Amino acid sequence: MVGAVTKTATRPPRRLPADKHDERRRALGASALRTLSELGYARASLREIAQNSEFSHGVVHYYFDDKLDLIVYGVRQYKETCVRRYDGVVADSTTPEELADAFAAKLVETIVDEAPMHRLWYDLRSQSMFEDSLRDAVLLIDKTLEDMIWRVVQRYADLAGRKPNVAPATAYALLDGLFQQALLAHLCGRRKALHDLADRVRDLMPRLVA
Amino acid sequence: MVGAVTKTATRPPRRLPADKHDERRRALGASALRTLSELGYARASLREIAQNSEFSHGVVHYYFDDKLDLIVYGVRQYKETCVRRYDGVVADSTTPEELADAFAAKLVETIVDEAPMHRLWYDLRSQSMFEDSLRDAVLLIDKTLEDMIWRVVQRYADLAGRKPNVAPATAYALLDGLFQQALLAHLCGRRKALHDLADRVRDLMPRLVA
DNA sequence: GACTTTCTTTGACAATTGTCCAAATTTCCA
DNA sequence: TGGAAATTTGGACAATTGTCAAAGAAAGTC
Repeated sequence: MVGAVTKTATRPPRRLPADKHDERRRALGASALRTLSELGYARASLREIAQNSEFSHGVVHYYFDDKLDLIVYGVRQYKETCVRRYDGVVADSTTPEELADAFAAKLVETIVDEAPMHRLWYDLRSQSMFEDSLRDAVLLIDKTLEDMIWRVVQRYADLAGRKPNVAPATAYALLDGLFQQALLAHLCGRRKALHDLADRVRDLMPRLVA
Repeated sequence: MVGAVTKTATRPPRRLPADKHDERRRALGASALRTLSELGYARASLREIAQNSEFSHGVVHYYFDDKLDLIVYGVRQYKETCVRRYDGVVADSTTPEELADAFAAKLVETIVDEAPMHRLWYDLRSQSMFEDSLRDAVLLIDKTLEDMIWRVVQRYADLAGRKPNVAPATAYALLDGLFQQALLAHLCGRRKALHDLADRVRDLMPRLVA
């Protein structure tokens, strides 16, 4: 009786088989991202990834073709976490200065909170220069990030009553350069890194509109 | 007699033992760079590196402590090849427009000629976010590149009769962002990538001076 | 020319890797 | 409940890795 009650109480809600399959893939993808962000692409092994999950190392090849398939899946999953990161900032700001401030603050915040994930992104983007199989996924995410940045720049221009002065790809490249530099400096323990990033972003924004 | 003559004729000039030792290290360092730029950090093995040299794989541990020691040595060697890349451009230009044009052209040229080396640099810089042992060498090179860029920006400002508008680190980050984006696009076979880079650099330069 | 030192090769080593598979286990459905 | 399907395990595999050491070759020294 007690057993029956417990069993009923802890039974998860019904799921279709396909859902469960996807759930496993997502869990493994998340574990891959966690492991990769700690060790980097060069030193993350399937066994280590599996150990960071609730499964054994053999299960990976039941849900994925091979290691790269898993990593690419994880990379695509990563995209979801960043796409809408600045939408709140865009929606809530009412002046260009306020937007620039909030945007800069948000960039700083995500470096503090998710530095390992960001360094993984730069690692993977570099890997894609060597490994063809990573390119599609990387280029897709790169485009997504570009769009994300462009929404901020467009909104900034709107609030300033002006027009953007550069192509979307240019705006993304410039801000990405600042971000990447700040991330490296932050990981190297430079105190001023985040403060400088905020300054530089606030300084750059007006130059992106006519 | 003939033998003696030949022997004399082909004998290389006298070298101190230390010179030879350094020469070997340089040769292995160059081979490491060649291999790394082809395969990337994740897949370049000591045996592969040795195979790209005139030595066998065991010799590496005679001249270097371990793999990382060799790689770091190679990375420092890499610096020499890029430090003075734009000095000619700086020296020869007589107007800001001419400097911007020549600088942009030189950036495009080095992507065409040395794309593998540049992707290696970004790979290693990413690795340094995971691997402490790489940081010193990477940060040193990063500073060197920043100085190199700054000389261009300063000269541009001089020719324009103005003052730079941004910190050296900012100028470097912005241009590096553009360069990295162009490199990736170029390696992905996008035809317009290099042309766009030149445009964007020419467009950016005036914004860096007051 | 013999000896010492320096350099190089070759092979062995333990560890780690991605991949695969057979058996054990769980889940599902009739 | 019983059997079929799906899932999970743990180990075996061949290949590759960084490292090291013993033996051999070359260079230098007296």
